[in-house]
Amino acid sequence: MVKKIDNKDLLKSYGLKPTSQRVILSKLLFCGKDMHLCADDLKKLILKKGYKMSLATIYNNLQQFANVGLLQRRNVSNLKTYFDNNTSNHYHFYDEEKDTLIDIPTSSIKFNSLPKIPNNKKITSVELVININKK
Amino acid sequence: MVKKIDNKDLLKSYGLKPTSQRVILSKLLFCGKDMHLCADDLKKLILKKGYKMSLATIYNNLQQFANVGLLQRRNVSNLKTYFDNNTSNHYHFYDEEKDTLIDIPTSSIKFNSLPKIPNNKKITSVELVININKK
DNA sequence: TTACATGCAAATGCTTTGCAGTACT
DNA sequence: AGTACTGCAAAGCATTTGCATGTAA
Repeated sequence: MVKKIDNKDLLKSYGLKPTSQRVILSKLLFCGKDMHLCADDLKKLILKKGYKMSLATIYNNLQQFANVGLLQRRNVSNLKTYFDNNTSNHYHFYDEEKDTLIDIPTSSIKFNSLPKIPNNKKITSVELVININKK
Repeated sequence: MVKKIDNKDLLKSYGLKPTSQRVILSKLLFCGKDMHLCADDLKKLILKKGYKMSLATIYNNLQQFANVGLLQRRNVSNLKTYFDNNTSNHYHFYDEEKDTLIDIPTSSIKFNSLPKIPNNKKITSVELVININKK
């Protein structure tokens, strides 16, 4: 049960009340693997692991996890939002055929110049998506 | 009526039948100004100019214009699709407050390395969005 | 004339919301 | 007890689709 306690502490440290649903979500999301999941993928994963949870609860909690910085929202196709459990700055291939995101190693993209930011604005995030499809 | 003939020819040259609705759309879209419009923005512009058109027709034609390369789809927030009448390779600021796109001059961003593309895949487009908000 | 485009309304898919019931503190 | 969370169903919003009608070549 060490894992469960860890997840409770994680949630608390981000200011989120560790409800049983949130503990289940964080067990699945913060297992060490990099994942890009939309709400529906997560619903399927939850069922596969033998849990059950309302889709509304999944949505609400994904949004809250993103708001506190545990997850990063990724907008690729405009069809749905993916949530990325790797919140550090990195970029993605979007496989249009499979409708999936693939991490691009940070080291393999470098900007050698950056534009001026408009006045009184700050950068909230930088999204670089390379859309790919079959040859 | 020179303008109207030009737009008809433009549409024909892209393999699109120049219906009256498509001629109206191309008059508004290919007027020389850079624009990032969603379907609803365009609907409002159409009404403002004294025309009328079904929203479904607007959507259908925007998709077709994008399919033949007259417009480029831009997915920024996951809320809606923007259509860009500048189809050359360039990048954007997304102003989260105003929900608008701002062009970034091509010259002000340079990659000095690019990642390997996965096997049997080709790049269809590269989207770089710098999300900005008030300080 | 024949294939394709339009317009409307209905359907779709993702996401949010309202609200009654439930669970921590 | 009070505040916040859950679950369900309903609502919301952007977009697509089905189908009868209309139009360009």
